[in-house]
Amino acid sequence: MHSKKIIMRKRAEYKSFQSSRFRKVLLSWYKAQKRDLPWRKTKDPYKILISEIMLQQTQVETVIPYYKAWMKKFNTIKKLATASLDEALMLWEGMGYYSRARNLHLTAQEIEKNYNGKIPDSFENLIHLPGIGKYTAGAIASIAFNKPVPAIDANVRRVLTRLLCLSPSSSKDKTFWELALNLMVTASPSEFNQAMMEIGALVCIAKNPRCPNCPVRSHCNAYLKGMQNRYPAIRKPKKVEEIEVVLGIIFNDTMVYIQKRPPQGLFAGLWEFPGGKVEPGERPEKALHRELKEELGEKVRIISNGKAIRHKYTRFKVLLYPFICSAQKRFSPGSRKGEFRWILQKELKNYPFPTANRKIIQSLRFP
DNA sequence: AAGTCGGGGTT
DNA sequence: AACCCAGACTT
Repeated sequence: MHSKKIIMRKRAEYKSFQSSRFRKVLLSWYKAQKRDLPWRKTKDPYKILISEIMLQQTQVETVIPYYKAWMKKFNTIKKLATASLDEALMLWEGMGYYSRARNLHLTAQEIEKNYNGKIPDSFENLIHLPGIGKYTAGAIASIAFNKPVPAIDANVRRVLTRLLCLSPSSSKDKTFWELALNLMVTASPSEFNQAMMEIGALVCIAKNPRCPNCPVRSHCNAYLKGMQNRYPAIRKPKKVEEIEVVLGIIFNDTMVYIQKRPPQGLFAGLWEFPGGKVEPGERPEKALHRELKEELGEKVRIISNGKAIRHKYTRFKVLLYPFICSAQKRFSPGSRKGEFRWILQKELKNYPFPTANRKIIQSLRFP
């Protein structure tokens, strides 16, 4: 087996790497230095599950307030399973990757139905639930149930890559999995997996790792070669395109029009104001009329334009032009598939919006 | 294997 | 401005 060969070769190549000593030092460091995080005060599998979904591609400091607010409202899986998706999305607003909330809601309902409300304790059962992949299944099984399964996240990959000077060609999922499993052996899986992530988050960080403060630096081949900054290899740069977008906040008397986005794709399940991209060379006002005609089949009158908002995403930047508009009647856009509503201005706070829309809601002076 | 899916923090 | 983050899912 290829990855086994790597493990063997690495062990033979680097006599300094003694896994039992490494494990002991790592775990004692973790015990002394670990952060006091809300989800570390409990062994409730439901709370571990929520934290792990929130922590997908999201930093600890960002998650903490969302986690606390979530547990105030949904402190049991039954409460989540019987709530509406909109209620869950409200608590998720601003955290991004909104499909996580949808999948989490589905997972709660599935656990209620098929597992009598008990979170499954095995990797094999967990990984079949929506929104739970290899990392999260391993994290829940190990952290909540102390099952000997690795939890390979970006931290663990980086730590292992530096420890063993893994080349990009040997940086495969299977390699990391077997290396971690081998290193774990006698340790508590819960403690070991969290320790590996913690040292990646606090010491073996992506840029300028804090090697002088690292308790396992004498085991680290990248450090011993002075090459810690060359691991992991640099990724391909992604280009960021810039687009201009218009949107209409359409009033009829005191009521404002909002619509729901599809259950999949960008901002899945969130509410929004209608609008769309400005074409090259097009005036924003013209773009708004064109988009509303295409999307709603309606003509509106522009009352005023709000302050333009700049917003950055991972793959693109947007310049958002909001327009306050008025409609002759409370139209029902027959051409649209999704849900829509006419609501009072003060009700806007009860619907989950993308962050850029929320910024506009807060910055506008309504008529 | 490569794209899609957010937003905030760091450097 | 570029990079990063307790990844999952689709194509």
